[in-house]
Amino acid sequence: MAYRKTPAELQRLEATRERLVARATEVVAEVGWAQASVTAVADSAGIAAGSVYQHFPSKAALAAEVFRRAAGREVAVLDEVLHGPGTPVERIGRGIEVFARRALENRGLAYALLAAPAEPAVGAERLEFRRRYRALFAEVVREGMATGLLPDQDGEITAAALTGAIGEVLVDPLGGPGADTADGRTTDELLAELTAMALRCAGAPPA
Amino acid sequence: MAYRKTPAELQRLEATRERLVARATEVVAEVGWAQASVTAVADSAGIAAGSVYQHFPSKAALAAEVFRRAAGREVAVLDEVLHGPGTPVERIGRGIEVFARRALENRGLAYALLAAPAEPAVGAERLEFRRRYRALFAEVVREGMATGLLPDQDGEITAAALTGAIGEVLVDPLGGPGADTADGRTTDELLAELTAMALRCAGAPPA
DNA sequence: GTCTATACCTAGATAGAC
DNA sequence: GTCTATCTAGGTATAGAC
Repeated sequence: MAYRKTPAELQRLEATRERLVARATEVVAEVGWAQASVTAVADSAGIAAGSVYQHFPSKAALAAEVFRRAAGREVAVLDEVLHGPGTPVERIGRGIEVFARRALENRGLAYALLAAPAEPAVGAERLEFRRRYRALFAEVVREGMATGLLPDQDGEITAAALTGAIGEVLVDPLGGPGADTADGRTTDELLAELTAMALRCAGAPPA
Repeated sequence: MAYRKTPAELQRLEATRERLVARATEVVAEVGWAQASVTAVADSAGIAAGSVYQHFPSKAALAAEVFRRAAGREVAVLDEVLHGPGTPVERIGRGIEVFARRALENRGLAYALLAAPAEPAVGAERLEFRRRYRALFAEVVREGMATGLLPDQDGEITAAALTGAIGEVLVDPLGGPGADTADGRTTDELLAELTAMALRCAGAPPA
């Protein structure tokens, strides 16, 4: 009996866990949290339902991990764009566009992260990540006020409005069929309107 | 055997049904959809769990009715304000303020209507009512554009942003304890910032 | 029409063989 | 470590007495 697991063992264990998270993410993106039962997820990952509990203490823990991973990627992307080059106003516009475009490219996952009914553990994570989105936007809004590009305002409120607006605008297209947005509008037109609205919302003068 | 129920019988039956809906609404506002089991709701209404099925064919049907009643009241109030006196810009401001104030006055219910995890039947109703809110705001935004008070824009997008923004701004205060908003801010200050943001969002020139 | 009691189902979690 | 089989809890819905 070895006192500790061999590196190969650890690696295989870790690989299984990673595959489990990855496949669970796909299942959630496809059928939503409610339908993503332990059995369905385990089947998708090619292991037995019981084996899930070798990697996570509960379904809620797995769900929370799935959410954190996926949402974390979006926060990282948004963070990079909002801290990139350009004026605060330009960065806000690009941040909205990148965020929305990514959501439209992976609608199922975006809907799961933004709006889909979920168990309390996931709901708590969602609130936390919405706070992070808000904090990122709020920072840039305040930067814009400091440099005189944006009028005086409550950065937190504006940031909340931006994240809420993105979510609301996207949810309908997200919920709809597969093709383009609800009506005949193209994705690019939708994004253009969305960024224009966001800049108005922050009080940036029209282009 | 009577061929039809007497008026008194009908009235008592209707009264029980109404009480059931009313108490179910309270339960949902207090503990959320997930915890509002048939048993809990029936207990609150003072009837047995099985008797619920004399009034509604399923739990989902009862939940949908609860949602429709409550959300319908909010739509009616918003509709009245948005079609009331004043310029389109003034009406948008008042609409936001009334909507938000009512939500803050009945936080539990507002959270249930706007954001709380819910079964699919309720989720569908929620989407439908969000569309109605949007349609109301969109109409006034277009009116504002027609009268030259608001710049050219996609009314639907702006309306979606307004409803999303309200929801996002309110959810945090709604989720929190009971007192005032998250930080030391008073309700009135929050409402003032919210309406200011909404008017910027629609492109109304600053006061 | 309402109650009590219960059937039944779903889904999370566990036990023990391999 | 993973599987199969099973246990259990919670909750919807139904049956039959009153």
